[in-house]
Amino acid sequence: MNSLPDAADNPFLRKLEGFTSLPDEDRAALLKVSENAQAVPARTDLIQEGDPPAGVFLILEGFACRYKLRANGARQIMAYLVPGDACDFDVALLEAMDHSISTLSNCKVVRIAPETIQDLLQRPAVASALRKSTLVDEATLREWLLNVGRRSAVERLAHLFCELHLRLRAAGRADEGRFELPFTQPDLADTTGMTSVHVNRALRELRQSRLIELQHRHLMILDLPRLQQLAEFKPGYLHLGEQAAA
Amino acid sequence: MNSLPDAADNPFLRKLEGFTSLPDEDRAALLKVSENAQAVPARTDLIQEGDPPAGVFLILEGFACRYKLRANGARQIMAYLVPGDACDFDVALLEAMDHSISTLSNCKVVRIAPETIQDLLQRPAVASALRKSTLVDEATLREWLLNVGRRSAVERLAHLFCELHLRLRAAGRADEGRFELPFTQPDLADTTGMTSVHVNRALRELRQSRLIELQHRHLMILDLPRLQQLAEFKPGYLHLGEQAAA
DNA sequence: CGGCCGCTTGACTAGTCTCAATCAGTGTGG
DNA sequence: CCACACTGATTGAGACTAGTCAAGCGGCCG
Repeated sequence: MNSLPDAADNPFLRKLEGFTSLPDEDRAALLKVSENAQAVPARTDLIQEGDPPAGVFLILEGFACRYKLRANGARQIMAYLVPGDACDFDVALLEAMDHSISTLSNCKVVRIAPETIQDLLQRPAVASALRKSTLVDEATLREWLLNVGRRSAVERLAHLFCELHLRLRAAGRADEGRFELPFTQPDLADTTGMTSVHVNRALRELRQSRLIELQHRHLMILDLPRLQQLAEFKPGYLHLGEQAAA
Repeated sequence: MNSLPDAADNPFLRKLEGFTSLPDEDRAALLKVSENAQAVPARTDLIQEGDPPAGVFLILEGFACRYKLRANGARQIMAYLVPGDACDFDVALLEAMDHSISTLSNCKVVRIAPETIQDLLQRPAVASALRKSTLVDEATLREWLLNVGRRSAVERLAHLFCELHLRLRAAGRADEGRFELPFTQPDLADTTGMTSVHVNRALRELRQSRLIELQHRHLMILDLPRLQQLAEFKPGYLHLGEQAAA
């Protein structure tokens, strides 16, 4: 399918090609970007609220998140960054980060330098795909707000798992409804606006309903149709196009 | 300050100039866009989830919102559009809307045609301001998620009012802590992930604490410092720069 | 080996929702 | 112009979801 080596394994390229077909030279440029990957251990801040933006972070392996802390220590996770995801390419327009970004698991991360960002944005196909990606990030944020605001505890987790399933499958990181899920229950709680105790009970309910299995940091969806129905999951907001079928 | 007539009254121009200074011809182009405003009555959908994007909607007067409905009729409002706000200029990249947009009050709305969008995006200063605006929209969405996920009922409303106060002041629609707030309590409930009954009780608490007054569809903030402290409101995410002071 | 963190469960509490009733305001049709 | 209907605001009572506190257990790291 791809004329360049490694292309099939590069989640960033894979993601952008899901939005727009790219000329070979754009593909090459994107692959080149991924060369300087660095290993970052779990639970490490890549950048903190208040810092000036430091280029763009691109996740090649592992899970990261955007989050904010309250003065009382409460944390809200506002987005997951899975392989292929990056922060917005326009962040440099702002003077200070309004949230922090942290790894949740061990990651391979690229920090894209401002010059490289400019180069990529001058490629029309890449720029278009990145703008589309921004729209999807925003749509996902809206869906999370609906999730926390208007769904019950069990529904929230079910919806989150449905979303992760699709996103990770699109990134080539899931098969047959099974994927790595290295989040702790406190992580899930801070994502869904609950306490870890209540996450634990809601997970038990999902397990006992034979909808999922969760062990050894891996999630297995046992009955996807029923899980989607429970969560009222409609994948349109991810704008994955025909990928969403299957 | 402005060399063009009406410029001070045009909230869209005012908003973009808050982000970036614009050459006169860009200002003229933006003012021209605002000429075709249409009156839209309250509670009218401008576009619905599933529809193909129909240009860009720009609000010149009144309040609109983005929202989604669940099958059981529950509604979650994901953003307010106040005078000067528009939907993302890149929406046309997507095939279908993933949410609906509706007026909350009587509005003056412009629907910007695709050709005009292209013209505006080719002006570097305007394009830059619009990208910054998109970043702020996303940051606001994240703050709302924190609000619903990790703040109590009273804190949520207090935070919402602090945000609206700044946004409306930046749009020239608030003075001395007083501004029009034509939302019903069910509207506020669907914004903050509560029921209208509970909104009512939380509002009473804010009133009894002498923090706000809310009557005749107008909100008066009686003690802004205390309200901000209660809400733990930090305006950085709105990226209003020096405007945020005062 | 010790300590910390995460997972799990139970008992109790608190915040929020549901149901219900009343009242006010607004718009409509006769 | 008035009667009626509908929606929103307000309040109370009771139910239920989710949070808090606490304890025991197991795994991982220094």
